[in-house]
Amino acid sequence: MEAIRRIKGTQDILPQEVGKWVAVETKIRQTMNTFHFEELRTPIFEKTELFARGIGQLTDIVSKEMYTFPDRSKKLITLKPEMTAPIMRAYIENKLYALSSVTKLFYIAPLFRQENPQAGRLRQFHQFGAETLGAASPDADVEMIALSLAIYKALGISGLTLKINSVGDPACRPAYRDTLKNYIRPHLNEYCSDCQRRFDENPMRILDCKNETCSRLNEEAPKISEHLCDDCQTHYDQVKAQLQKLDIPFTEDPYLVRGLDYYTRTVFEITSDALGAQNAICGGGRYDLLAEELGGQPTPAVGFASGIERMLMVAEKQGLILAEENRLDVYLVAMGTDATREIGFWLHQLRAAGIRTERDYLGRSMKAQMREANKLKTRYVLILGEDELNNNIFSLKDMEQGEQSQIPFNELIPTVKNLLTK
RNA sequence: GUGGGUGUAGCUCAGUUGGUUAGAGCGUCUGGUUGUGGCCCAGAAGGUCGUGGGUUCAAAUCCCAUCACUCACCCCA
Repeated sequence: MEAIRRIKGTQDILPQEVGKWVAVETKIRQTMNTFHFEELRTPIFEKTELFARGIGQLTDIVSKEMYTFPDRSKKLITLKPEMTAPIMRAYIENKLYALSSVTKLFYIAPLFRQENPQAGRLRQFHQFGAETLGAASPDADVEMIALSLAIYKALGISGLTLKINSVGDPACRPAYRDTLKNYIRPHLNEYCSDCQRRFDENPMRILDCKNETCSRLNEEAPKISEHLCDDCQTHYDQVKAQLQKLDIPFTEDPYLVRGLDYYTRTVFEITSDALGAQNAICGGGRYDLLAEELGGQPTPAVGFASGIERMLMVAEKQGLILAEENRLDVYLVAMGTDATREIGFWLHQLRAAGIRTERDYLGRSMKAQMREANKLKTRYVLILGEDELNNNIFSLKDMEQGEQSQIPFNELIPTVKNLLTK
């Protein structure tokens, strides 16, 4: 019989790594809380239409990467490939705008995209992120950047690069797009085939093409930052001024263009050189047009998303210890059938007292039980044999010191508890 | 979708120009005298050599196909 394997691009998070995940999730929640963001959990799947409308039909995510299938009633549903659209949907559907004029939400969630896996890219992956809905202020943009950086700092991750740009808004982007196309058009046949395709679909993407020829041609290309309307320019200037005030280093990247249709004005990305080709651990920006797109009232919004697997890769590379090893407090060693009959009772008492305790279930020799206790890095071993049974005592061995003492049955729990608090 | 790389024990890997019962280290298990872990010593278990064909007296080794994993492109976290 052939063993069934997991689906390509998915991962089992094994017991020895779960501690890391829990520690990271805890740190994220703590920092989010400090910044006064509240957690929102949405379903794992949504109507396909939500993403088609929210993210944009022409994006790669929607056109070729979504896990979409009909349910039993033939309605198309999609495993969520990103969180911004579901958050916005929940905000509108639950009328969260009625609770307060600014809504600050965060999430930690598994997401799904049917791409070919590679380093730092999975089909089921995890992101945490935050969204501020209802605030148009550039300070809200800066808060997002500060928040994501605070989380990395709390985890001890360093060596990150923050890149920012502005992609304009409906007042200035269409004109810029034409200017850009006019510049490119005479050279279009010199660009790579991907760029020639992008020319009609999404010309701004041509700017961040990694192809050498293309990037050389792009050097002379008009930059959006030089073609912003007054409002966008002011917004962008204020973001930069505030970042400087907060002493957050950044580099302006005129070629930074986020892939999703809904972005307006500020976009940013945080990268690490500890990663492979997929070097972004965080991406975000402003999306003032999404709420209307999803049938809500116009609502200015800004957010970011960060890949947890990629973040863990960076942490790993930097040798960070995110979670302490969970050691066993007590291992109960029993010798002989009489003692073996009794230790179930003591196991129960110790655990009821909150002491992390294990025993042997295989009827193994004392030596084997001691080896097991050692392997589990147990702090104390309690030995119950014939002698102990006859005298109503346990022999207690300190596995670090190697010293052994005796404890009467009726003093066992308080004595062990006392030892463990030291 | 496209391209490169890799598939031998639970893990990391050896395996010569094709040539006996396919090896090592680590890990696991059991011992090293009556009831004691870590170091050391001894032993054991564990392999359809990814899978299916082909060439050959003989294939882990050569050829073809296929699958899986992996890295990269596109794109993104």
